[in-house]
Amino acid sequence: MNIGSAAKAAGLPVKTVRYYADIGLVEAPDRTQTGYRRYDEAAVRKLAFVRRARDFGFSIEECRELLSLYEDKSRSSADVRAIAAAHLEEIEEKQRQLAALRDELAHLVTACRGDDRPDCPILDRLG
Amino acid sequence: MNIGSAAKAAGLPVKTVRYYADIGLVEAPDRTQTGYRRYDEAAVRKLAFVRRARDFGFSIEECRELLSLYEDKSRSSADVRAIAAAHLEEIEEKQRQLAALRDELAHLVTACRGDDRPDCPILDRLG
DNA sequence: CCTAATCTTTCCTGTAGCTGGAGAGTCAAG
DNA sequence: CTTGACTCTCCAGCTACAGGAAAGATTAGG
Repeated sequence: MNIGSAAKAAGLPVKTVRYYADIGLVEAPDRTQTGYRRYDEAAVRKLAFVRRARDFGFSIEECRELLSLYEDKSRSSADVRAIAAAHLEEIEEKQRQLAALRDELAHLVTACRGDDRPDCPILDRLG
Repeated sequence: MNIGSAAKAAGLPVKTVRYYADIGLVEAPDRTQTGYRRYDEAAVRKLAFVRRARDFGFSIEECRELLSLYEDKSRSSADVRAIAAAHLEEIEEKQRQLAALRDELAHLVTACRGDDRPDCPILDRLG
């Protein structure tokens, strides 16, 4: 399997697959005589795993940890849960901040008449 | 006023103030004979304006627009409102995505026993 | 007046996670 | 044999700065 097919199978851009190899996240098993990266089923599974983890907002480093746990058959589910729970905390913190932000901004947008005149509570608040 | 005092007055790191000058967002009025940037009251007000707009999550480019409206006494509040409303939309979209993400992840964390055994719904879902 | 500490300057590098492009080589089909 | 699709490496750029080096400027203390 060349990189193009592997990328398509994993649902990732070719560039990204190459990037993951560069940073040592998911490396292709070997190369052809002419230097083409070959990917096997196992590598494609890892790529897809990473893609889904990234969709969940896990960082590359978190993906690296999850991947090693994914590979390690003697892992404990507690390790995985700890990573996921920490990540969940981050998400919830970001949610709180975003909510506060939204409320204040929404308030300003509502207060602004949005007409031809220069009076604007939004700018007043910022200035 | 040297850059240090201006930065402190505006509540920004010196590095950031210099960066804003580099990208032409808020430039210092002039330089001393020895090359020190001088900041006056007006420049400091602009810096503080940008800081607050950044706190609201406006991008640098949005800040640039807001700043020119802030400076423009013949502006219409509709222009400002349009930028803010667009930004509000972005924030709300991000909120929706984050909420969906959180729910799914929270579900997985709840489903995971988190014990010594390798069975883990989180990895099952990702793999 | 000298010195040490603090401030400021420019320039270069790095961050996260890729994305785009140039230029060159490879492969499969017709 | 040619054409088009694929792949390679390397380099640059994106956001919004932060860190640090080396050198000059300024200020306070003695």
